[in-house]
Amino acid sequence: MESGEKRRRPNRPVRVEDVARVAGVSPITVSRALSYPDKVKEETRARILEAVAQTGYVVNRFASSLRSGRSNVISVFVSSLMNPHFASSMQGILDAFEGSPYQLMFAQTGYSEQFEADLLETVLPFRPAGVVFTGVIRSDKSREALQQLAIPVIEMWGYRPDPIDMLLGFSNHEGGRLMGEHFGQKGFRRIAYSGHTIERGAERIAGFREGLARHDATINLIHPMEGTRRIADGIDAFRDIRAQLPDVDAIFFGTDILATGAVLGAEKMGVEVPREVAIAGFGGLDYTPHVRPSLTTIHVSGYEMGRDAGRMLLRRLNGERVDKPVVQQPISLEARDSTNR
Amino acid sequence: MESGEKRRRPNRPVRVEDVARVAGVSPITVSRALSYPDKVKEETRARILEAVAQTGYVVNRFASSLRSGRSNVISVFVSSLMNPHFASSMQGILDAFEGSPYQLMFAQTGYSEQFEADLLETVLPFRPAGVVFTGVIRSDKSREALQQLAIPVIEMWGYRPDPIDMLLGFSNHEGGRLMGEHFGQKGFRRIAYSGHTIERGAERIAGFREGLARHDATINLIHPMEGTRRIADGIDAFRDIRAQLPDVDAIFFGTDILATGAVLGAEKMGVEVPREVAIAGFGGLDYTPHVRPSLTTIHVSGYEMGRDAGRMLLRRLNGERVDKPVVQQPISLEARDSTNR
DNA sequence: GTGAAAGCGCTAACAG
DNA sequence: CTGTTAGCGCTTTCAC
Repeated sequence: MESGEKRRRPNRPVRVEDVARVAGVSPITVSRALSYPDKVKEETRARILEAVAQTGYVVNRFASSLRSGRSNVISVFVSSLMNPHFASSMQGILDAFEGSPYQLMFAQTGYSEQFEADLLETVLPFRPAGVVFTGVIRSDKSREALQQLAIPVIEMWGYRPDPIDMLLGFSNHEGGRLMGEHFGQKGFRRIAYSGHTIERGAERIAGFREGLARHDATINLIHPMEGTRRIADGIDAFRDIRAQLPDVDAIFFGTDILATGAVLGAEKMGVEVPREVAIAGFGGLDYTPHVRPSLTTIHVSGYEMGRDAGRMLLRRLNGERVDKPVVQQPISLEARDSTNR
Repeated sequence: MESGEKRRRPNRPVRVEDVARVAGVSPITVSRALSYPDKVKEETRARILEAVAQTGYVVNRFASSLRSGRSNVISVFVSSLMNPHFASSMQGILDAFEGSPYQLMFAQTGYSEQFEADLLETVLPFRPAGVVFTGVIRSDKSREALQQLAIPVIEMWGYRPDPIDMLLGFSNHEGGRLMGEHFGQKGFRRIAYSGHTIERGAERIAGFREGLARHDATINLIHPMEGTRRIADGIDAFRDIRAQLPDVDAIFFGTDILATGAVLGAEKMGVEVPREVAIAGFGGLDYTPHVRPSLTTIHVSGYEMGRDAGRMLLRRLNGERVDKPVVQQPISLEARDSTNR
């Protein structure tokens, strides 16, 4: 850490007062020049900005937020940053907030309800101006805590009849149902589901079962995969499912990631898709049309969901009204080669 | 937002003072009970914790950090959260900090130097206790600003002879060289590179060229791809390269994502990999062994890099010495089917 | 358009 | 082990 720089004062950071002295004004004028440029004479402001540059002043957000009672932190919770489904939503949020004065603080909840609650405790001290949740918030205690705060909260990627505040989600049940109908129409009879089985997964399964039932079909095997999901896990899942249900003729995966792995696994095992086993995913990841065979999936507009959630939140932060605080995003079945028999 | 809760005071948040009154102690004792549990008698602490629960007290981090001069914010900069190469590093950082009192604040720099500098300005007001950078920091102004702060800074995924503080990276030049040697040994003669061409990309290209030169080969086409990278972009890239260099017999992509797309694109166009064109990627994404044909790549331990960077930073935050503040991560060539001719 | 005084909520420093 | 006092750096409020 040796540098030839003229190190300022090792101990005392530059404060408004220092800038004020250099610019020959009072501290409050410096503050105004930086926060409300219009309220300060052009010339004064120029002098102040020069003093800021000269002194290397950086506002202390702790002091400014403490005094003003305003925070520019938006807290974003996501179960996993590595999950590409969510990653595109995160991108959407980032894009929505670009150019705004807000600072996004990401926190990863890791699919655990307890951890989610703990995390909230480490984030709330920052008095976030708003909160984004990827997936509905499960812990009742957390829901209450957020409600008490009376700040804009938006839940995404899930659905609840009683959102904390705003909600931008889609129906996992409907997604499952669409796939169930599709499998039923195709005449598949030995059917497996693989993926999450709780929360969103449970809804998906219920819908899937409902869709299948209309064609007198049912789920013959539920293969739970709660943990991490990587392509390689899909390969294993495919092997396991074939072992447990040798005559399986169609598998619905809770995520495209597993489904992609399964397609690769099938090829490895010399099993033809879709002739011997049909495979479908969920989420509509960008590469699904390019997998060979192209992957049937339920398309969810993750990016748009994040972007729109960000916009809704921004509107509320700007004091505008949000007409429809609860939005159900449309989803659709993308029937492709992997189930085309 | 109507709830049957007994809403406390709509305007005045709960403060230490309120907790203190309920617990029958002074404010400072409350503060200590929460920050330094050992310094308060067991019994008193229990009473305080009960009062905290009863009142719903949440510490105001702005006030506490302002007074104590300590921040628990770690600022993490990453060019793109959607990039799976970096995502696993982010995961590593998250895991390293799990259970620590620090709060990670992610900021996305979007590959732009200017944006990177602007972002630093919005983050520095939070007086982060430490900074993690994915990729070396380019702007000299930013480097100086961070150096002035004298807080632990760690740069990852890149290399510079003059790191700001700590650096955990690998040599892109070496990665390129390894691939150049491999291509040369395989006897490829009409060679293309596709991917980033600046910064890390430039180093990779230089190394690649050097490796090839040892076998009297050279790069016949550089196909720049600076922007977003998705599998579909790799498909396009492959088509473009074939159009520009019809007799190309080997392509080195700056990321596995593009290489994977290229493999799929080749299959679509009826071009055999590796017989007609060999394809290699960079990064060692988890699914590369499973692509058909399996993808030759330069393996980089992204997760470990993030995790180790997090640990180094934590050690410094705890006041411990870090013996080797500049670490070069080993990388290796994973020769697989996509170049096996 | 600018300034003086006050205080946001917390915890360091010093006492006891 | 607990309390008193003061002040972190900023911006609100009120004044001119």
